[in-house]
Amino acid sequence: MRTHLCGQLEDGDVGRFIRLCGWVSRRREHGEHLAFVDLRDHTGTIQCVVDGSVDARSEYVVAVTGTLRRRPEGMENPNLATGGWEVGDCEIEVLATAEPPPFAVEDRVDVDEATRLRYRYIDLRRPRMQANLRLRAVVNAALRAAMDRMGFCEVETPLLWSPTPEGAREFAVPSRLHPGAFYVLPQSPQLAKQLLMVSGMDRYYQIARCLRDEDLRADRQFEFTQLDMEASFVNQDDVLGFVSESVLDAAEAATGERPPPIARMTWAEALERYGTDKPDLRFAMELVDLGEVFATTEVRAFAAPQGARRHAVKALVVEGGASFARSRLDGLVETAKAEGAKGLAWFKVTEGDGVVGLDSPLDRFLSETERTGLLAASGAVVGDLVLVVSDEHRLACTVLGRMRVALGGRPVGEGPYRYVWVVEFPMFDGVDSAGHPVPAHHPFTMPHPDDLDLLETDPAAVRSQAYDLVLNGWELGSGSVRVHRADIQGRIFAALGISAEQAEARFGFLLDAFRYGAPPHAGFAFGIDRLAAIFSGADTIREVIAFPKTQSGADPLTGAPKALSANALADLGIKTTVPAPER
RNA sequence: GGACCUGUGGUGCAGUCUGGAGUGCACGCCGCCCUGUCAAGGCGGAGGUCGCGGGUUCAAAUCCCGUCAGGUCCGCCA
Repeated sequence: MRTHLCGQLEDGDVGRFIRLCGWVSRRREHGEHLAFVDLRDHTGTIQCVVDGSVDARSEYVVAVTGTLRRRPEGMENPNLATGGWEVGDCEIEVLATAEPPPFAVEDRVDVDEATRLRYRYIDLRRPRMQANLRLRAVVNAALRAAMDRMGFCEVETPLLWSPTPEGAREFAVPSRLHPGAFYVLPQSPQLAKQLLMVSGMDRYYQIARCLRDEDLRADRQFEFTQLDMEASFVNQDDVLGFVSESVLDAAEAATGERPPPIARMTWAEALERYGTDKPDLRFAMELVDLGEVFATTEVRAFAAPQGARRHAVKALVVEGGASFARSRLDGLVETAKAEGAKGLAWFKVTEGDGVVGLDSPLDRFLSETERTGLLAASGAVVGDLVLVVSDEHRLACTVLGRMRVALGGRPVGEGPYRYVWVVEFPMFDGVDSAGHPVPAHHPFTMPHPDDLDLLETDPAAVRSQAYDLVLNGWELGSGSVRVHRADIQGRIFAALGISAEQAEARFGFLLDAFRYGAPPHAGFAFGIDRLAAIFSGADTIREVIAFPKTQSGADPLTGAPKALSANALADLGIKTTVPAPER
C-alpha cells in the first residue's frame, strides 16, 4: 500500500514518485489553490503539498501519492526531521474518516490520566508514547540477545499456578473442571525456575509477566514484566555478572551509552549513608552520624534511652535550608512523626556579627562542644539546615532517608543514570504476629556463610546472599543464592517457625524435587517496566505500558473489572456476596 | 485502611481564599476568506448538570458535610 515511511525518507528519494500512508496530523489551507497536509505515521511526520483544497481532516487515515522534492529555498522547517523535503503535487485518498479526537495527538498537551486511558489507542498515537513502546521493545531485544549469548535458555512457565500462601496477595482463577478449587496467577516464576534448575536446564531466563494483587503506585501495576533468570553451579558474583551484562547491554541499546561497571554497596552501608535500601546516587546529601557528638549528652532528646538495643543520632544537611519557613519545618516534624520517629530536631546555621550560630528551639540546651561538634561532623555551613533524628538506629536512618529524597531528589527518569548493587541484605526483616522472623527476600534464600550459626542464636543479625539492583532510587530487581541443601533449608524453616508439615503443605513439590538432586543455583529478576520507564525519562511505568490500570486497578478503556453473568458464575461454582460496583 | 492534591464547554487552565447573572484565557470544533504555511493567519459562530448528592444562605463553581473519579504517598508489595 505504501512505498516509503514518513520518517525514513532520504535525500536519494528526492524526485521519486512515492506513496505514503498514515494519519492527518494537521491541515493548513490557503484558499482553493494551495493546502498543506502534515502526514504522520509511526516513524515521523512529513509535509504534503496539495494544489487545491483537501477533504481530509485531523486524524483521517489517508494514502498520499506524490513526488518527493526538496523544499524551496527558505521554506525548510528546522523543527521537523523531514523539514528539508515535502511531497509535491499530492493526491490524497481517504482510507478512513475520523471524528475529532478527544484530545490532540501531540506530545505537548497534558491530558488527564483517566481520559488518556479511556482513549488509550489515541494516546498511543502520540510520538512520545510511540517512542516509549518502541524503546521498550529495544530493551527487550537487547536483553534477549544478552541472555542468549551467555547461554541462557528461554523457557515459558505457567500462568495458571498453584496457591502458595506467602508473600504478596495473589490473583485467584476459579477452576471450571474442579469447582471450588482455584489456580493463582504467579507473583513470580520463582518456584518454577527453581524446578527448572533441578531439571538440568542449567541457565534459564524468561521475559515473564508477574501478577500481584497489591495496591498500585507510580512504579507498580498489578501485572508487570520481569527479566527472570536462574543459573546452576554459579555463585553470587556470577549472577551479578550476568545481570550487569544484560542491563548494561539494554542501557547501551536504549541510551546509546554504555554505563560503567556497577559498583556494590552493602545493605548496612546503604542504610547508614542514604537511609534506604535503594539509594539514589545522583546526588550526595549523605546522612551524617552524630552518635559521637552526643555520646554523653545532657540533651534528653538526643540521649539513648535506658536499655536501647541500638540507638542512633543521625543528621541530614539541607543546603540553603536555613530559609525554610517555620510552617515548613513544622511540616517536616509532622512527617517524621508520621513515619514513626519520636521527633525531628532542626538547626538553622546562621551568622550574626560574624559569629556562626544555630537557630533552633534546642540550641539553648546544647553545650559548646556539641554545637561545634554538630557543625564539624555535618559539614553544614551558614545558610544550611541540619535535621536530626535521635531514635532506634534503623528508624532514624529511614526517616532521614525519606527526607533526603523528598528534599533533594529529582524525577527518577532524569539522568544521569546511577546504578548500584546493594548486597548482603539481612536474612529476616522484623517479626510476625507470632514472634517469628519474617524472610526479607524469600525462605529459599541462602544465608551468608559467615552467619549460618546465627540462625538459631540471633536470626535478626543473619545476613543473606540476597542482592538488589538499584537505579536512580528505584529498585530494579532482586535475587539471591538459593538454598539447595535440605539441612540448611530445615534450619531456616525452623527459624521462621514453619513446621515440616507446613513446609510440606506449602512447598512440598519443591522440597520433593530437591530430594532428587538439586544443583547449587542462584538467580535474579528485574523489572523491565521500571527499566524502560527510566530510559524513557518517564516518572511512572504507565508511560511504557500499552494498557495500564488506574491506581484503583480499573481499566477505563474496557471497563474492567466487571460483573460476570450469572451463568458464567454458576459454571465456575462461584457465588458472590456483594454486588459488583456499577461504573 | 489512611494522608494529601486535583475535578469548570471536546482539551488544558484562571475564577473558589473574600458567595452576587456561567464571567475569562489558550487550544480544538463548525462556517466564510486566504497561493508557501508548518502550533499558519483573518473574520464569524456553536459548544456548560462548574464530578455527583445533601446542607447553610435572599443568593453557592465559591462555604460546610458526604460521595465518586484521577493522581502522589503511607500501610501493603516474601
